[in-house]
Amino acid sequence: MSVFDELEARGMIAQTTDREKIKELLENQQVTFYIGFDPTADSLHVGHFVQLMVMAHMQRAGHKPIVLLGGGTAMVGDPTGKTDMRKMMTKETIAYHVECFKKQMSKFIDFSDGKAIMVNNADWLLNLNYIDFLREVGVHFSVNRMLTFECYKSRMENGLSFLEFNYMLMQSYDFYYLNQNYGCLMQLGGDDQWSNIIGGVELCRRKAGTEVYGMTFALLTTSEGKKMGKTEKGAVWLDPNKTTPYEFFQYWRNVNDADVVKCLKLLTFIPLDEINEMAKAEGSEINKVKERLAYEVTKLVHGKDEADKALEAARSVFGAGSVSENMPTTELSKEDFSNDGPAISVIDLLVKTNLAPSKGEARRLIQQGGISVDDRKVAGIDEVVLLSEFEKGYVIIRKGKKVYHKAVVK
RNA sequence: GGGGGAAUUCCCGAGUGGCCAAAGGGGGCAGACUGUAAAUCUGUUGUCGCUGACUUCGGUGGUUCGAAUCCACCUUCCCCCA
Repeated sequence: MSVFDELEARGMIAQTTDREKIKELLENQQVTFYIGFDPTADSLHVGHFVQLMVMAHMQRAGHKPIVLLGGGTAMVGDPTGKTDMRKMMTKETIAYHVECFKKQMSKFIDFSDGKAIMVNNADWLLNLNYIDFLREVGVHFSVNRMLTFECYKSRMENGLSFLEFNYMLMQSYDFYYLNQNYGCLMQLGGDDQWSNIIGGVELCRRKAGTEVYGMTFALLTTSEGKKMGKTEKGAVWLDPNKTTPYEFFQYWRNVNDADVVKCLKLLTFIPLDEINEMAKAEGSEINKVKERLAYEVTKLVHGKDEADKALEAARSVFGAGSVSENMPTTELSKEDFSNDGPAISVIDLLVKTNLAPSKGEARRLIQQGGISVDDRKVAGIDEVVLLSEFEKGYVIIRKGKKVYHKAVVK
């Protein structure tokens, strides 16, 4: 099975500029291709992960990836799919983000022996001369046409600055540059990047007369069409300091039934036959499949050790209900306990462990019956936990059904 | 450059002198039902020493017994004309 067939069978491919030609190229020669990542935050998130998986599939098949870090394009900001303009980032922030991205990338892509290269478009975009750029690149773009593009649709109502309008030209120029300097033949990206990719394909043809190709990939969306990888706290990050391996694991463990198979295909290397076999699961059997998904993705992102720990922690918490070494833990000191008892109120305990952001919230949780301490449901807001209860080493606080926290006294 | 409009709690968005910690929706959290899912229903969603007090409605000052609401100035944003 060729990479193209593999990607297609996994449902990863969304659009292609020339399906037959791309298929043929990928099957018969080593192709240099690129995917761009704009350093908009200090960590990659799961949205990027799908792109990295595509790269990894391609690299395994012998093709050569160029990871393009958008140190230059991030100065402008991609308006695609956004309803409002993003806050402009300082050059220092962008440079810092680029460094963060660089560190994370090497976990997923093999850069040894020139098997892949990493470039930063700041290197060629930042020193462009405005007039030269307009004359050489701008001349090939039709504003009339650009304005009809789907990617600007939402912005036609809320306003689109000239700064952002130029983003497409920047990205198109990237493709042209990489084609001229690195022999890059193909640009891949999320399906939202279609317009930007097309821009580059057309620029190469008009300016250099070379034929290059573009291919986009399915975005990670739920069966309802919502973007995945977002939680109330923000994105699901790949940086373990921003999203702990356990949280990361739990995110995948809890995806909707309807999305499990899609996630397995997009986010793991599990062979298709095996995935199709798992897809037959029904009812509560699906839980096993979800567990496998969570384990595999966590393993790819955080390594086997962390994945094992997360799996173990999840099983002990939701299965036997016993204590886990990997449960989030808060250390209390003796001073946190009042003299009578000595004891600490459950309300204070919740705030100390960050299970509740405020005492009001803590009261509410107790009143609604959402808090248990060592399997004992807390019935009233006046309840306390005695220091002596910590003598066995710890106290387990449970908030709702899924959140467990361990408290110990130093 | 000229004219008009807007800024409200996590988000959207009502509120135009006291009945406002501020409608409604979204989201979040908790409860019920479950499979650590979805859907549904219920409660809740500024802070605290919590049957009360305190701080909030872009900013600063003012009018008033009393201001999210009125006035002045400032800041930011949007729309129309050029």
